[in-house]
Amino acid sequence: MGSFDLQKESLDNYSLTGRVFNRIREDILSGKYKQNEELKETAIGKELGVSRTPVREALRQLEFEGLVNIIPNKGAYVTGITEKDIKDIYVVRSLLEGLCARWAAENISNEQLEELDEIVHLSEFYAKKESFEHVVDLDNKFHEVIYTASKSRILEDTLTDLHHYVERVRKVTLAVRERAERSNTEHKDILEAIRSRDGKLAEKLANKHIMNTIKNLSNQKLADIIK
Amino acid sequence: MGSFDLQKESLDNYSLTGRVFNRIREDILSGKYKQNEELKETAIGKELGVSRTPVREALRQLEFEGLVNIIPNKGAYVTGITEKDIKDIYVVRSLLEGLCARWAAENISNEQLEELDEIVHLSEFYAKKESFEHVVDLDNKFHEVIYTASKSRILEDTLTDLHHYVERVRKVTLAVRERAERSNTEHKDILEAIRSRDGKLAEKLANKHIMNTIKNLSNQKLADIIK
DNA sequence: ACATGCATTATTGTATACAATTATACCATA
DNA sequence: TATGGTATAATTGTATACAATAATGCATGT
Repeated sequence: MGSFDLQKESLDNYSLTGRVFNRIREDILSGKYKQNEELKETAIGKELGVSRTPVREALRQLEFEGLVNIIPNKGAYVTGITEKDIKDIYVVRSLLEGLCARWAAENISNEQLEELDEIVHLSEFYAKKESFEHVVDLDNKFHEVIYTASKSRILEDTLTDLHHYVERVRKVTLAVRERAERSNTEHKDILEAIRSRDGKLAEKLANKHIMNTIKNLSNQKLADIIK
Repeated sequence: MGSFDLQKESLDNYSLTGRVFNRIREDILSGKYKQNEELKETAIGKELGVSRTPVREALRQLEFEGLVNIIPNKGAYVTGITEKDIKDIYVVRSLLEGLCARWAAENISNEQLEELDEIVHLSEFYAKKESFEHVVDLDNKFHEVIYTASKSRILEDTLTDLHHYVERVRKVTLAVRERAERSNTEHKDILEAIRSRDGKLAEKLANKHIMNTIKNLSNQKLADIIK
């Protein structure tokens, strides 16, 4: 317990609950906690050097993120994601990212366009260097900027949720150089459609972009991610 | 927004936190708490006869539902729903209810088809009697059955969230006899498309059905709901 | 009158204590 | 051995105590 004292970790998230939330979330997504594993408040609290209160609050929030399943008076369990769940998420995301790109084309600011430019260029660079953590990070950023640019809180929130949910998957899909580069080309196309304010095209391209991601993923790899 | 409310049951009746959650949620949706109003833990706890703990947990969860905005060390504030939010939700729902109807056409069981039959007939009856609480209730049920019939947990959870979000709106839209009857006709059409396993048609009809609801709503009424 | 600093108060953040519930282990009995 | 029951322990649920932070009010100086 002494080795990982949360109080001394990065101070970017100020409240303990927030830090505990991020930590548990990471541990689920990274696979440290397996599917259906029970998350006990005292154990986690002890490990992180905090009391049960922030752990409880974090678990309640994770339930709403869908990563944890709480059974009253029994416990909190890591929610399983099935292969079908992942495929469904990609179909839903495909529709919504399309809508989002369309709205972004209508509402994006010049600063945001520049931001996207930078992301795309950086991503190209890192993909060539096969520095895939950076690529994943930039992929996240690309989509997040578009979410914001859509100027729709509702759509942004919904998409952010779904996006988080498949973080595990994206780490794997983008860790192949060809896919990383292909993905970046698609990003570029979407960006250009948005820049030229062509909402319909942006929507179509975003639709395809998301579906390509999942198509690219073999069933074998999918199964590996799940279990 | 807290997306996948996997264990709605856990929030319903069993725990104090769940009841407090529902209560505050109701009070926000009913307009008892106004936009940007501060929700103080002690005050609410005193009013409901519970300690701060369940109130805190409920507020944290409401933040994930998007109804409350928590500023660390400051307080919890009611996040208003804007007119634009509502319109956006209907656009998003239109897309997703369409997808849902399509999947339902592929996966629905005979029992569920019968259930929908019953709902539609009952709803016709109550609309004529102008018993609009029943109509709203049956409208909810109709959509929920289709959500379940889609056999997609992801889609069901996402839609359920959005559905909850506009509860206020649906109460008003369906309280006009013509709209209630028209809505029911549309339900019937969707049901028949699903029954005949015509996914494409079901999708198109569901798309239109949702958009009709919002089109039918005057800006004046919308503004009234918000404030 | 206005701004500033300090003490006071209110409110949230975290830890702990106690109650309720559920899981476990052990013994008695057939 | 298998079954059932009861005591015990483990775990969650709720309340409360204490700490940290933010808001308020008042006195003071300019």
